[in-house]
Formats: sequence, structure tokens, C-alpha cells
Amino acid sequence: MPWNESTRSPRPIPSAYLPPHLRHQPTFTVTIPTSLARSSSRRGGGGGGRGRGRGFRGGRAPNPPRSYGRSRRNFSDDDPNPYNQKIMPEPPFDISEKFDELEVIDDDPSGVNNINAYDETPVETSGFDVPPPVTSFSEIDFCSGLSDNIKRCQFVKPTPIQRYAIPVAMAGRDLMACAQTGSGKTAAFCFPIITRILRDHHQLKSPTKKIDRNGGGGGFSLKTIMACPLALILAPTRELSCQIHEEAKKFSYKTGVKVVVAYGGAPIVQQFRNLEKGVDILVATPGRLVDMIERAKVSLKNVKYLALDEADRMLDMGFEPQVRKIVQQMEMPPAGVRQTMLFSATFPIEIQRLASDFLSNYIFLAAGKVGSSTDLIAQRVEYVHDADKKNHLLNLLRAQRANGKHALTLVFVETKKGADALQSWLSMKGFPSMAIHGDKVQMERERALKSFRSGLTPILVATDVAARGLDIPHVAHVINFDLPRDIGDYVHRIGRTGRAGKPGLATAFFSDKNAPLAKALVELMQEANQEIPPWLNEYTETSHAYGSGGSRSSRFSGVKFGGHNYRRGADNENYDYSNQFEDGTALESYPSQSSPYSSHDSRADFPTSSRADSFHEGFYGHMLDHRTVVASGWD
DNA sequence: AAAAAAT
Repeated sequence: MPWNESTRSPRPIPSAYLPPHLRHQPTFTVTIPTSLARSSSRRGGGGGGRGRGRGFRGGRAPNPPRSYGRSRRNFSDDDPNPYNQKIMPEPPFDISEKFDELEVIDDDPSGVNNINAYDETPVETSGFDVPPPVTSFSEIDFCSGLSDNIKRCQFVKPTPIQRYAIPVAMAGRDLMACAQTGSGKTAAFCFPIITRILRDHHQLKSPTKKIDRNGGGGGFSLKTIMACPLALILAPTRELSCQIHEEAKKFSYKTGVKVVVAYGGAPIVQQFRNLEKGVDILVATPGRLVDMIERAKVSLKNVKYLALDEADRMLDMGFEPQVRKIVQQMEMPPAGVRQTMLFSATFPIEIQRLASDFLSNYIFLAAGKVGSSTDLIAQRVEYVHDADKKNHLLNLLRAQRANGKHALTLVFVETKKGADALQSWLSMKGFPSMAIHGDKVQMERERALKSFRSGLTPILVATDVAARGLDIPHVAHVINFDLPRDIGDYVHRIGRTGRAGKPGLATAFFSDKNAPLAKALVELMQEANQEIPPWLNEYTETSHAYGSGGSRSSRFSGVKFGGHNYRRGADNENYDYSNQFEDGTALESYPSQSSPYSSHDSRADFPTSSRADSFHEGFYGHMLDHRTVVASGWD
């Protein structure tokens, strides 16, 4: 084997695991060397951005080729820092990735240097027999391939949500997890899924199965290739599903676990082809998935692991019927048989109740204050009349530019039309920008995102399509040109900055019509120890607590994010209160080891805030808990 | 009252 094994312990190859594309071949119980599996499959992959991707690698001293006699760059063991140098792993299986080209230079992709920013984050747990958290990745029995990938991705230390959620998920337990934006939720559900697929399903035959549509009686029949993934990850936007797919591929690199993505707005035929090559983990948006299931190209009957990212969005009014259909009416094994994991930064109480339909004996985790922002994000609110917003924005951008900042700035507006209008106006005024919203065709959406990420057009004007989940490195400033009506949307929007332990800035333009949001905004900012402009307080008297004129929560107005599992305040028999404080809360705090802000950080001059003095005082849920019982009232 | 998600 050309692989350099000399400097590390032998790499155990998952013994009987067959990569999906080899599973239907007549083989004995053979150990397939991963390298062999790789080289045969790579040939089939589509072209994608390989050529251009290589351009990013130019400056790097070439290693002696040690991989399979090919010139193509692969990870090698002596490469200390592959991701850091923007060398994408050669995707081991299908290579169709437009997003490969999108990678930009990031000197600290996983926030290694600032990861201690999370040390003080308290984590609340509830449920039966909660598996104890870990303090390092090495305590977890990942398969070696995944462990290597974690190192390659430079994850040195688990974030609080990862410390708790990974052991829970590894134990096979259902999970509802709340954690602040940018704190590593994707890895928290991907690592256990990949590990358990390798560990528990390596005997499994083929995920692509020939279905006898004539009833299996033998003889000639029409056969359809149907993909039967072991794991399903659902996300609310196409771009987010792409991003999760990219992440999951990095994590499953060379493990033989195949990850495929399916979303609308792109040719379905290509996605079918990807599925036919075999799929263990399917990442999808709901609409396209339902379409594929109805065309009998995908079956969920083998799904053992289900993850909903941005789970509260997936269960809100717009999405809930579709998601319910997928989870409850389409061959998906029932709760208790499959493992279900829900993740979000915000989790309104009523959505928690809906979600519990999908869960069985689940564990609730809350890292930090549920529904709050991280205090790594400095929040500013400025009073601006609607008519003045454009000029105000222009002044702000000019000041930023004069300051020598080339920081990426994400501008949120209310409407799709508004996004286009503002974008063209900004471009006219000399600020290169692009717009992204749901009326653009997928190509345009992706082009806008790519151009923004690369810094080519450092201003992106967006609707809420970009509010959730997207991990765009170096977004230094989020501007709420129009504030959303729902405070949760605000939390997700500003969460596009201040990610992975890095600081960020969020500016909101507050006008009279935002009065209903004032109270919720003030409370949120107080939680995050932000300075509240005095004039804003005057709006809170007329505005509703946790205000959102929001449709989905109107029946429950007065109750927003559950800092705790809603079960606590509810009539929940079989509930285990042992090992918890008398108020039902199990807490753990982490002493700070060092300041997350280094003096040489280019953004250290951004306004920052101090942390909550006391978890008990600061925890959003403590206040909510009482109201939960009173106000939600179970209809 | 708006946005997202299938064609």
C-alpha cells in the first residue's frame, strides 16, 4: 500500500463493510481495502470543479505523490493541515460539487483558536438516563476513519452541544437539542450517524435495491432502482442542504459511507444518478424528497437515523404537513425504531410539542440560553425611518469602507422585491453586491452565494432564505435593514456572524412598524448583555412579551422559546427528576480558560460584550417556565 | 404580512 503507515498506528479497516457501489457485486465476505474502493469509484464521478479547484492549491509545495499513483491530491497523513490550506479533499465518491469551488481562504476554519469562547456555556439536560457528556473527541469511540477526518477538519475540542449530544446520539437515544448559532450542530449529528452506520450496518446488503413491482412472484418484471438510505437529514433550504452535504462528505471521507443530496431547483435526473451509485446518508429538502419518494426512486423503509436541522422551522406552519408526511406516512420506521434527532437554535414551546410526536423517550439538551443569541455578537439597534433606510445603509457602508474593512456584510430585507431593489441600488452607488431570494433560479442563488463567500461582491442582500444555518466564514456584519416580525428569525439572521467562537457585529434598523418586536428584542439583548438604547425601551410598553405577530405562535402569544423542555412544566408522567436541581434543571458550567478575543484579531476592535454573570439570572427559560404552563395551556 | 419548499 502506498499509504504511509509508518508514523501512526495501523489503520483498521472496517472489517466487513462494503462500500455501497461494491455491495451488489458478487463478493465474498471480503475486506475491501478502502483505497481500492476509492479508485474504482472515482472514475465514475462527474467532472465538477476539479480543474478550477486545483487553482487554489497552486501555492502549495507538492507532496510526493503517495496516493494510488495518481497525480490528484489526496489527504495524506503527513499533511498537518489540509483544510486550512484550502485543499479540498478529493471527494472519494461522486464528484458533482459545484460548491467545491466556493471554498475561500479561511485561516481558522473551525474556530480552533477561539473555541474556548464556549467554555462557559451552561448545558441543561433532561430525560431518562442521560448519557454523561465527554470533554474530548478522543473519549468517544468513533471509527478510525471518522477520527482521522475530525482531525483533518481541525476539530480539536468539542463544543458544549457536541460534548453532550454526541454521547446521547451514540447511545442511540432520541434527541431534541438547542444550541446557539454557529456552535457546531451539524457535526453533532453527523459524527454519530457515520459511526453507527459503520459499526452497526456494515453487513447490510445494498442500499440500492431492485424492487419487483410485480409483487415478487418471480418471472419477468419491471425493475426500478430504488435508493434506501440508512440515514435521512432534512433541512429547510436548498443551500443549507448543500452545505450539510459538503460537511457530511468531509466527515465520511474514505470511510465508505456515501452521502447524497437532493433538493429542488436542480435537475432531478442528476440526483437520481447520484442515488443509483448508492447512498447511506441522504440530505434533502422536503419537497424534492417527497417527489422522489412518489416516483419510487427513494424509499425510507431502511431509515435508522433521522435528523431535522433547523427543526423548529421544519415544523412551523409552512413545512409541518410536508415533514409530517415524510416522517409519518411514507414507510419511515416509527419513532422508537428509528433514531430521531432534532436540532435548532430556537425552539418555541408549541413547536417542541409538535416535535415530540416524532420522538420516543427523548433527551432534551439546551446549550446556552435557548433562543438567545451568543454574546459573541455585538448587537446594535438604530432608529431609522423607513424612508431614510437606504441612505443610512449607504452611510454605514461608506464608514465601514473608510475604516479599511473588507468585511463581508449580509443585509436582510423583508421581501424578495425589496432585495432586488436594494441590491441594484447599492450596485449603482458603487457597492458591489448580489441578492439572494427564493424567486431567483437556483443557479442565480448559488452564484450570489459563491460571489459573496469569495469576497468578489462583499455585500449580499437577502431574504430569510439566507437566515438559517448557512455557515459563511468571515461574515463580519449582519444588517437587519428590515427587522423580521419574529424574534426567532432575528436570532437566526444575526447568527450568520459570530460563528465558531469568532466575534461579529449585528446592526438593526428599527422603525415604528417594528414596535411589536421591541419587547422581545430588548429582552434578547439583555440576555446577551447588550447595550439597550434608551429610546427602544419606550416601545416595549406597547409591545408584547416575546412578541411576534407571528402566525405560528399567535395562538400561543406570550410564549416563545422554551429554555427548558416543555415537558417540565407540563403534565408529564414518567418523568425523571432525579439528579437535577429542585427546579428540575441539571446544570453544568465551564470555567473560562482564556479570553476568546486575542489582541491581534483583526476584528478585536469590534464592540464586544461581557458574558452573563449568572446562568440562573440569565437563563431565558427560567422566566418562561412558569408562563409555559399558564399560557400554552395545551390549547 | 413574508419567506421557504416540487414541477
